Amino acid sequence: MVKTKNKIVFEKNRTIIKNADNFEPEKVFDCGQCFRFDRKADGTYFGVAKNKYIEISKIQSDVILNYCTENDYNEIFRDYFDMDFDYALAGKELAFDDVILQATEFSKGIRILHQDKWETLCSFIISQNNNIPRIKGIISNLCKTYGEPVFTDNDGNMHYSFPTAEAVARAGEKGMAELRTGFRAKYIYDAASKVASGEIDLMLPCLMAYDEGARYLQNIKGVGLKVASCVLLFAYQKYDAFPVDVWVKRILDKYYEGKVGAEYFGKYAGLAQQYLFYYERCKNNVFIN
DNA sequence: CCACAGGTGTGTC
DNA sequence: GACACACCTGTG
Repeated sequence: MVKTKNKIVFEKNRTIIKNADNFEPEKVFDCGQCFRFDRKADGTYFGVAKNKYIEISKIQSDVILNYCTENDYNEIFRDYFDMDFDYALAGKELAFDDVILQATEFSKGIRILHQDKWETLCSFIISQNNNIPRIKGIISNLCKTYGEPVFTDNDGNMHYSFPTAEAVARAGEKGMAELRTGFRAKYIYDAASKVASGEIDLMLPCLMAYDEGARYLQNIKGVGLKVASCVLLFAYQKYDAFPVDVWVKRILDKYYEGKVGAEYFGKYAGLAQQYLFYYERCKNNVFIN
């Protein structure tokens, strides 16, 4: 993949990505890949990623990363925001038909975040048979209760890291149930204890193809193909992972005669999934934040 | 009261 | 294997 070459300007506690025409914060955080960011009235998104608080906004064609030093950018956020992936080029390779063409155009500016593996696994276990406001609420409480404080903002609000697998394992199934996670409590605990003990090694899927990685993650209770696919796409950057949720299933039935998305869209199926998901939800007026 | 929400485990055929 | 069906909980 050809590397993108946006000009990057570093200031004291701020990084500016110039002419970021394939980076729309609103789309990045509203396309459902991430549950840890919220939107301010002025359109700025804020939250904690990789134990660092950050604010993201777009002013004209530039993306502003507030509280992000040059070192933070190079060590964390360049990778987190997938800055070395050429979305314009990948989009061209997805032009299989009118529907995906339209969805790609509509969704321009979505990027696949490179999120923490454990956080993504835990978050998408919580997401099952659940709605987004409630998922975000549970995760927020999880971080507040079992994470570490990392930053106090100008309004005096504390922001917390995502708790480690060890911390969640210590909290136990009971601790998870107290967060009102319902039947997911035993799944979260199973994931945490297997990751904390090393029974599941979250580094292993890095070296595996998508389908092998998916089988591996499904050794965790409460992890099926959908959750495994989300984790592989959003935390391992397996762009060929194609998570099929109710929305995507509807789209496949409606426009693609029930085709298998992963086969049809190929190596960038995951991008196609995000574009179609975002496109269809916006058309149906489902707003996330 | 009932349906629904970014699914998965279990039981049945 | 391909189906139903239950499942915690909050919200409309």
